[in-house]
Amino acid sequence: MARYNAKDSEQKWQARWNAAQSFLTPAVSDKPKCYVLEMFPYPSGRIHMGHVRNYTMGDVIARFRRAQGFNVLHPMGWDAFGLPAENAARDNAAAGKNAGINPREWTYNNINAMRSELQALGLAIDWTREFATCDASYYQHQQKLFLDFYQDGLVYRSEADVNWDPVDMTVLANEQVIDGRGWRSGAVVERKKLSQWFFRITRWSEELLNALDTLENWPEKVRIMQRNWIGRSEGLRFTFDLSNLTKLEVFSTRPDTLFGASFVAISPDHPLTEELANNDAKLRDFILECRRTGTAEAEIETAEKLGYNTGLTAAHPFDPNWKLPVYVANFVLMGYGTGAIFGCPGHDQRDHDFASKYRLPIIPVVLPEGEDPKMFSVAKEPYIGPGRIFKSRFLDGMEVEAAKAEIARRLEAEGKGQRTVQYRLRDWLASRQRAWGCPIPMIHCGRCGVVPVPEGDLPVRLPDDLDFNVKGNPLDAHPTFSKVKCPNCGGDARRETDTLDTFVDSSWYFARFADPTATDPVNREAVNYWLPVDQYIGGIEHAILHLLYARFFTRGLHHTDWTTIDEPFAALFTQGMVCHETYSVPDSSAQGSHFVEPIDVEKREGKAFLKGSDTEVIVGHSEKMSKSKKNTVAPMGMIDVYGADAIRWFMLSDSPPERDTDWSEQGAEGCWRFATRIHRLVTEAEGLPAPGAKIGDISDASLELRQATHRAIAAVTEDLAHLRFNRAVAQIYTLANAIQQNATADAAVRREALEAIVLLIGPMMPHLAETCWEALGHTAMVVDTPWPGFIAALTKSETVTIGVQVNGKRRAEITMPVNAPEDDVKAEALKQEAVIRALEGKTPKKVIVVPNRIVNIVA
RNA sequence: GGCCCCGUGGCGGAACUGGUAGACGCACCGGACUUAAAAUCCGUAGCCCGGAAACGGGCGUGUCGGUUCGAGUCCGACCGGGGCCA
Repeated sequence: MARYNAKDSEQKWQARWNAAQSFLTPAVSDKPKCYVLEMFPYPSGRIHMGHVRNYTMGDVIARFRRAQGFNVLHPMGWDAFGLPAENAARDNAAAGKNAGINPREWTYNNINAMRSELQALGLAIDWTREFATCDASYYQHQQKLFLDFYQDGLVYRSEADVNWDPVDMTVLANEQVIDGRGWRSGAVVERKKLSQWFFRITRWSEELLNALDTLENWPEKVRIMQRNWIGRSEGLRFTFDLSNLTKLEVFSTRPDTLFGASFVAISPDHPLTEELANNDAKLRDFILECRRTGTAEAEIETAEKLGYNTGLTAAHPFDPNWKLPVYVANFVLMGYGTGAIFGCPGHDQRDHDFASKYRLPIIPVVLPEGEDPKMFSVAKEPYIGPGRIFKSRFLDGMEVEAAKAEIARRLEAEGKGQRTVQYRLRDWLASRQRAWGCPIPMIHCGRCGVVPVPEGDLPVRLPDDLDFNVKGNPLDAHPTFSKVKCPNCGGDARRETDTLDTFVDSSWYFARFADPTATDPVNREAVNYWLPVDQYIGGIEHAILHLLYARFFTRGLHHTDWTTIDEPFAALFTQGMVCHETYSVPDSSAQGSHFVEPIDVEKREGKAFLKGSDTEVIVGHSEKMSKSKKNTVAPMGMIDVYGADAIRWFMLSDSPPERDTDWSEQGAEGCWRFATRIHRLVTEAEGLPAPGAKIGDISDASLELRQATHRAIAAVTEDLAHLRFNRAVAQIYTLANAIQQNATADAAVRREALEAIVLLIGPMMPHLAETCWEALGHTAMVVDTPWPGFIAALTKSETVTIGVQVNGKRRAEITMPVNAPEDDVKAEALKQEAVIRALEGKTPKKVIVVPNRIVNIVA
């Protein structure tokens, strides 16, 4: 028999599925629906192993659910706007190369290349639904949604602090600022106020937080991350009277520590700061110094605490004679609360740092249980935990929570304060000074102000003839794009040249897949049928932003009457990364070595060398595959060698899917061997009856194989339903071993086992399964064959092996009928030679029998 | 600093609600087939001690303690690794 030829087989079945339109999702169906979606890829040019892992998992679920009789939607598209395309165009322009390579061409070329790579994996995808977010036929609907959201007040324009790169003349995202410099230009980034477009995500802070509790099929980790990100805190706003006769409103989540206050601090961006700075050059310098640190919270937090004493004082709300100094402090954020705080160094880390530095009093006012009020000190460390309030007049003796309530009650009664709920979540700054993104459909008119583009004029198309050899946004430099008449007054006006953050594109693509041909943004009927996504799969790196934005956007769609649901993803699975060893060779460079690719490395005698040379290679830790570490392995090369099925199988084996996995060629080799082994088991089986043969009276060997078969079906079904691919793989290996060890079983039983194993591998190694299914004499394809059922009675055995312990140590094991009477089990256990030896003549005090599991003899 | 997750053979990992730790795979080793190799098949294998062997004994899931007849699993403290937030 010829060895399994993966290449021929994979091409053959891909063509057959294609011809039969096997994965086309019907518009209507009476089957239950199942929407399986993996996060769509950015078209970078080539697929990588991370894609293979992600899309294989989704494919297994899609094929499995399909076989189980679900109407499955499993689409694919492209997250196609974004910087890399623009950078490629810019690099080409700078190199004087082909100015014609624009982002569009670059992107669609990449899409074409990646589509055929994904297709080589044999994914069960309905390709008729494919779209790219840079298709005008997609982004025109996004523009319509933007206008709907604007109408609804979910979109607004406001001034914001941004990271401004003065060389590239563009706004940078926080993660694009490295050590205070633009990642591309290397210029020192400035904080600048610019008018920007925002989504009002904070309208639903509370809903987005509360609904997390309903997302039971999301990883707890992701829900916690979102909860922290939204950052709800309850606190009190109240006012201090200042020595300059004005009032200052502060926000605090710990008003119970008010009698431990030793200073008041305001943000460098606080209006009062600005006012004071008018007559204070030193303060102006201080503000500039503060602005040099970035806008990210983490940066501000880790930066050294700096303060500037304004000379003003604030009167304590409960003691007009108690004056607190007022500082401008770099760690107070204008965007949080009121931009002003009171500092209680005894019970807050930042306040403690600050007070220590500026030698302000540090007074404890919360006493932990069991501490002596006379001895308790917070001079070295603030105390954050629970306790009773002391040294605080009317609060003395209260628990923290009670004291918070009491302070709030008193200040509210005096009209000086108000309880408020505060969120860390900020509105979503969505405008980008970039050319390769969805144009924001707005017009600026000198007379009418901001005017939406009339719906009839959509889409606002990106021009093809952009010049990337300019600084800043090429849309600004374009000769005609921004020149437009005001839809309102007909006068000359300027088109908005900012484009939307690409996170907007991915915030509703899953809804568009329900009917990508819809003339509206979404087809309401289709979207209400298909959504929510039943299983969403992607990387943990999107745990916060993408998933939060998508949740917001879905609420927006509901609010603007496009859907009736609020949560887009009923179940979420976050898969781990694909890692690989790194290889480096010492050299005379500043780093002392350079990375080399796995393909240039060979291993002999337990060491690694550059291929075909005696140059030894240093083998480093396994790390996430990345171009910079040169530890990537190209999937297509591996598919060439081992076939798509073996690579898919490898991605599912061994490591639990949520954990990182290591790529190894030996592992892939093993998977390929297993593929050929299955093929051999099927094609070399002799004397099999025709398909559909009945199983009559059978021998013991046959019973053993039947049981193995039905146990495997039960276990794999259960494991796949819970995305435990690695366990399903192990079950299938076990069945393969059983088939091999019971080659003398009755032919009909062997057929049953072989058919089962072929159907079970169907979702994971679909091409091999088809080849084997055909070899077994079937005319229908596996993709059209229902998932196998199992006979529950055959998954159970008649006898069970029970361990026997003496004083908790295993001494023997006995084989008993299932559910044997306790006395029989006890008697059998006590008869064991090893048990008698271990008892050393002592009489058992107690014998614990756990049915079918264990006997423990206590002596 | 806070919150969360993880720690099991040479390696990836199994072990359902506390009940025979190490399934399954990778690598290694021994054997069969072969002129030979590849491929394939069969087999051993946590560690230590005793024994020629059959076998017997001890130790063992990061460390230390606790709960329990019984702990990889539950509780506490610590050590190490990772993630998120600061």
